[in-house]
Amino acid sequence: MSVSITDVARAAGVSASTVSRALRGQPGVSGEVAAQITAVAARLGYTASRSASSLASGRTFTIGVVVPYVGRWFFGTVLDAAEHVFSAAGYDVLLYNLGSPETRKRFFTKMPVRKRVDAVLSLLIPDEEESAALRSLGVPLATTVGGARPGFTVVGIDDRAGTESAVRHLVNLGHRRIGMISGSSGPQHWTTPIARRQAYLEVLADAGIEHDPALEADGDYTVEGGERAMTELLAAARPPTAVFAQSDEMAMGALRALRRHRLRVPDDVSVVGFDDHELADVVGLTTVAQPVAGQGAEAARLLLRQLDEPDAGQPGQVRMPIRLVLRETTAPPRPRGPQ
Amino acid sequence: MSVSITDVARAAGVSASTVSRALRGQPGVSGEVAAQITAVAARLGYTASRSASSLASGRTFTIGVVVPYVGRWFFGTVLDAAEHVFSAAGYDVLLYNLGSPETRKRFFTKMPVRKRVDAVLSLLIPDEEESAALRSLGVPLATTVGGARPGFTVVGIDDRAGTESAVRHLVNLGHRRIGMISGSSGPQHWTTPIARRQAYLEVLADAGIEHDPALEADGDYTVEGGERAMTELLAAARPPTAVFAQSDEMAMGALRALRRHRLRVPDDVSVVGFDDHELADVVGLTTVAQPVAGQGAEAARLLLRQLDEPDAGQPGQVRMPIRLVLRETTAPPRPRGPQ
DNA sequence: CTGTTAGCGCGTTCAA
DNA sequence: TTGAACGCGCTAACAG
Repeated sequence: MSVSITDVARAAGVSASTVSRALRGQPGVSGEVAAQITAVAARLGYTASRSASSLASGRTFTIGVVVPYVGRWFFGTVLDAAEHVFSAAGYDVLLYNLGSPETRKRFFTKMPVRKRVDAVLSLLIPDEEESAALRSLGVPLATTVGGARPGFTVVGIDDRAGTESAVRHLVNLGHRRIGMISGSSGPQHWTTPIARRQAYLEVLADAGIEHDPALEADGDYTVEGGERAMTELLAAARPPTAVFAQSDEMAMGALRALRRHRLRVPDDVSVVGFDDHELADVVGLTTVAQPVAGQGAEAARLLLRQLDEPDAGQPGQVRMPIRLVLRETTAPPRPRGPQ
Repeated sequence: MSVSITDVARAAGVSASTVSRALRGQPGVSGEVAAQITAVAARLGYTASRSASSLASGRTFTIGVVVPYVGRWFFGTVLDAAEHVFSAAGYDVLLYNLGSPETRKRFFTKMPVRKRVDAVLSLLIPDEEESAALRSLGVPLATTVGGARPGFTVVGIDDRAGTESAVRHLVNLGHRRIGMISGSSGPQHWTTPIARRQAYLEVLADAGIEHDPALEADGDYTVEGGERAMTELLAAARPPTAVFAQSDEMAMGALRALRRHRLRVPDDVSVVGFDDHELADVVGLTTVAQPVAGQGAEAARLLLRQLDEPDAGQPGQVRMPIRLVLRETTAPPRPRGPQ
């Protein structure tokens, strides 16, 4: 088998407990002995068994990260940043990718993270039952999506403000028929699409524009969905001259649909996205930028802090800044003849 | 504390070993007793401690996945698919995101996966020393990038064939000045860019086209790098009429550079990418499609098989199919006057 | 088919 | 400053 703590102890001529203390930098070991032990451990290629040490200490030095789709840019980027923070602090990351309802259900019923992690970062919005399941783990919890949730540290953005800046921009350009491609809120329990829709309606009302339900379509947060949604909107009796998409991926799908319909952007239709996807710049997409990696890193840091100071009181809530990035997909509506 | 196996045993009126056997579906427990135990365990919300069970059994039911950048589409997609296969089989995934040289070095010196995983899937190409470190873990190993490597199961594509189909396509359209934007092979030990370059040179030679070093530039596998590289190529004395980019992300960067130079695609310059990125279709990019998720899933399956049949002999090697996808970024070169 | 016994490899007392 | 003894929660080998 592989080298254990007693092997190191024997080779160094000390007891296992001394090795344990020395390697973890605990006080109570003379510098000389500690150095000697460190050297021997390195020579033997010794690593403490996480299973054994967590069984003995109760700590796992592992963080569970729950993600709906690792493959999607937004989540991949959040995860990337969070992982860096965790690993720099000596924590490992256990990844749970819960795209389908089945995997999600399996996760929340079997709870494979139980007794396996010191904290959980959730990039999906748990419903009430799922939240309760997570809280029952008895470890610090955080999320980077959605609104406040009891027991969770939340790092997010101001969805209303972001949406307002986008839709106002279109209004200010002179648009009156402004469509919206929303992300579905269905099985994922997003509050995000709801908040953004509300803000959209408010800006329209503020501008004295009557809301037309025919100008709303569901894009399912995907490129294909965005394309479908845009196609729907174009089929309306009076199609929009501008569209706000609740994510850049849907906006890109919309761009594709517009191209297929031989409509020019922004001459015929303006498009605004949300996120500032890494490829938004490539397609020249005007969008609401949010610090995606920043949110992952911040959530990770807050989680680590809770781990360090267990009695720090209630989990906090952080709002990161957003900002409208003007590119080439928005312009004033084309002047038309009367009516 | 939380509920342990002895709590369940007591509540069910049996011994701990019987509980252990029953819950793992082992033979040697009467159906009646097993059902009773399962019910009690569910009622108490019992989950076996992975630390304790792996300490006792030697198995961790965890797979280590090593990735250079989770945030990048290619790796995120591979990881997504692999994770689904692993979790469906009851394995957890430990994620190691080794983007920077420091994190990479830390990983390979401290080897935090030691004694923590039953197998490792590496999405980065380890150099010889790193390979040896991984082999020293004594667990099945697989990778989805690069060429054959002793001790590793390799799932990949035929880079030469893919590149050939792309460059031949440009040649057949009538292009003679064909540039290439390559991925750097520097610190990541890629063999991929080398294989693709070789194929590029061969197709040119086959077509009787003299190779011009001024038509090659390094795009670092990123959008920004691709943009820089394209800008370089455009500055050549005789710029290319077509460009093959070794990844879609670099191709998209090239498209951006071309747009900034007010050159039209494909009228002025043709562009071919590699990967079939999810957004390649949005920008109409002609590219070499490879089954990205497919490779992740296949590698995961092969790894699980090795876990089931430890004496299955040498690790295998799988080549997945590639295919050229024609879209809107390629066309014959614009006819020019003499010279 | 079931219970008893003995570790798995550590961290953590307590005494020395 | 160090070592011996014990237990973390579970699985495996052996009895019955």
